Amino acid sequence: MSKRHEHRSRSRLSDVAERAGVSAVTVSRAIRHPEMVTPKLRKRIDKAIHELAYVPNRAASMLASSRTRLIGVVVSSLTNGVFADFLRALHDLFLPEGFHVMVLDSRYVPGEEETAIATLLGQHPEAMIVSSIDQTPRARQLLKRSGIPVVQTMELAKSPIDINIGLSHEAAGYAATRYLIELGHRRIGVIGAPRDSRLHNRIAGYERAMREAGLDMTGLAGRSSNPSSVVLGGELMRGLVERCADLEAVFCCNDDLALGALFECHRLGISVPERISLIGFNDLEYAACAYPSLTSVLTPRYEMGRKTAEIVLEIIRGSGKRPPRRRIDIGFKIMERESTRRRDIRPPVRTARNARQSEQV
Amino acid sequence: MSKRHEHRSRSRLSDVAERAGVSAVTVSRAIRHPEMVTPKLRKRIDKAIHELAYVPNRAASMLASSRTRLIGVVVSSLTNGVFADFLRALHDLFLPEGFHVMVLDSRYVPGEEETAIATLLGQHPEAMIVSSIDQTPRARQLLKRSGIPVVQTMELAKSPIDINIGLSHEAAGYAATRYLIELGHRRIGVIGAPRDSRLHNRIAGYERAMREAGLDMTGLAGRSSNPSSVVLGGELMRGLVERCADLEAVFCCNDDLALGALFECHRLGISVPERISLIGFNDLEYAACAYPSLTSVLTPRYEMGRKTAEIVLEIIRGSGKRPPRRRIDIGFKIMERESTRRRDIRPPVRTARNARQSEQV
DNA sequence: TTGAAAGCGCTACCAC
DNA sequence: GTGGTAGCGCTTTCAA
Repeated sequence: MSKRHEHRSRSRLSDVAERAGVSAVTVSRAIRHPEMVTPKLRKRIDKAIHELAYVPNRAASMLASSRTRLIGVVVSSLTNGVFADFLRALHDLFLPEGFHVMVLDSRYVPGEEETAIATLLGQHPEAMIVSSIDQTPRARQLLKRSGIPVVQTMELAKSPIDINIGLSHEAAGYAATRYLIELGHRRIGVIGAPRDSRLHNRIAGYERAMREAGLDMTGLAGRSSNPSSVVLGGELMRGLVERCADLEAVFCCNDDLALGALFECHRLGISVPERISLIGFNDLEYAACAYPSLTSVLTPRYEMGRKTAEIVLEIIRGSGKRPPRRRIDIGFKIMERESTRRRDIRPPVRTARNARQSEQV
Repeated sequence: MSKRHEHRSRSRLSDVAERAGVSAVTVSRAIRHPEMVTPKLRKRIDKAIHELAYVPNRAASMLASSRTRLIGVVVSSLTNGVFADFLRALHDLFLPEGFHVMVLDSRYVPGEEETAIATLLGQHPEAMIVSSIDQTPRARQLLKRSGIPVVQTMELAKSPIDINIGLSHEAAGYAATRYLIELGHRRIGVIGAPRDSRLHNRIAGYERAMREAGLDMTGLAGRSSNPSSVVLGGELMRGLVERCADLEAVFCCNDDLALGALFECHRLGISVPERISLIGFNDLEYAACAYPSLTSVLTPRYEMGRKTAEIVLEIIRGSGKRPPRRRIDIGFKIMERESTRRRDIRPPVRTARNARQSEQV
């Protein structure tokens, strides 16, 4: 026995081998390639493994095979439901293939993302997945030098580091706003907590749609540098309503904000959608069953995670060959529900200003 | 050079040693215990490390030292906000100490939890944290045999595997129900999706409170084997209202269900709390700003994660010594808000049955 | 189909 | 303070 670990409790491959009356290599094979071992032996080995509660030592197999079977993942937030779906997809796809997913979060801070990337890279993952596109220069360099597949997800990048799977948040923000405009709304506000480029881009999309439609935006933006939350949605909504008496619709940059805004409207006695239309973003679970149900922009997060994992697995299995398309737009979809309504259906409570603006179209 | 890795690109400890003109052991020490090496040598070694872009091979050091600096964590769900707070605390406490947190989820399935535990143990974590107490016998065995600190969290166990930090969900369910009873309610329903012992225990607490108060429970339980969700909360609430015309209050076994129930009440035109009082569980972020704001049972999840990490770090640093108390009750707290109200304040719309029951007290 | 031997890159132990 | 040596537990190679 070893000099160092006199009281080792954990059983090794050789312990299993001894108990099953075979050699260690055979046990190793029985675990990794069961089809290469006689059913009879396999059975004996399985029994021994079970009896000894044997768990392979990954450190040893990593060292021997120089395969870590680790996937590094950095998300912006662990608390946000958006990333939960994405992570679930990654787990669903990677675990059955024998890969481990190591997740770190950046809390929406680029510096923390850089640290997380460096930390993860130190574990020598076989691929890195980051849920953003705006890495620091050093983080980009680290990822590029690593030589492993790198996937930037959630949004579309102009110059991807390697692979990029996401959607255009600018286009989605634009579409959400266009949707409100086509419903006949003119006084359209936006509330958001722009902590990352995704939020910035959604707001940029809103602004483009408003500009193109020749609509005035002054006083219609409710922003905060605090993290998005339901509470914040309520606060920003209240601010907007107070500043802008003739508000007709609001693009909420995510569903948490939308939920808060909806509650605040209830509280203030503002009926949705009769007086104000509300559209959210991400289409989280509660959007569909809120009262009124929340119109929202569906972002296919599980799908994005699935696609990401599929591409990574393909590259790893294909010994590094990259797929033809390095940039994949996964799209989005507006889910129309009760919280938005055509303006002409609602009771005509028009201010002079509303009337004037309506004539612009 | 090795026969197997002819094209090795990563430099090793011995490469650095050669370049710095020292032995490999000295390089190893210079990295781990810089104070044990002469400044002069240290400088030369640092230079060599930098020039070779040397990154230690964790697999090798794990194997050699049997120190992985890994913490294995199994939560019931990655999507549930409850575990997000808990995980955040773990990351907050462990990362600065140089530990990595590996998280897997069980989706509330004991079999998947067992798999997750086995998988995690294969990484040789220095501690395991599981967010439940009802492990399968095999999982318990694996954990016990592992010889590392094991913390079962979220709920209190009768016979903990090792350390246990949590709260009594039975007591919390009892307290929530007592709270409603003391508010003067008699026809109190419960909705829940009992997928784990926590939910079972909350319902058991409800039942004990009802029994003790001599209240009838027939037709007042809305259960489902589907996973908890906002949608499900709405469905169960509707079922309850349809079955029980004189419903006065509902204990929702978690806030997602409570949110769904609240929306459903809005939808059905049932005013909360005027006609029905609603109490949730967990006190998630949105509870405080819902309309009406949701009374809920606060479970200190971040605190629980913090305490867990502190104890684990203490044990690891103290070379395995366990703290005096192996079972820590972290408690809970009822957050009184607008969704619950005294029965005698509401307009007297009493059925014969209500009147009769009121006299029981 | 199975097994023996030789490392993977690092650290613990002990000598100097 | 520094270095030699012997593994850590597994997989790869090659022979049987």
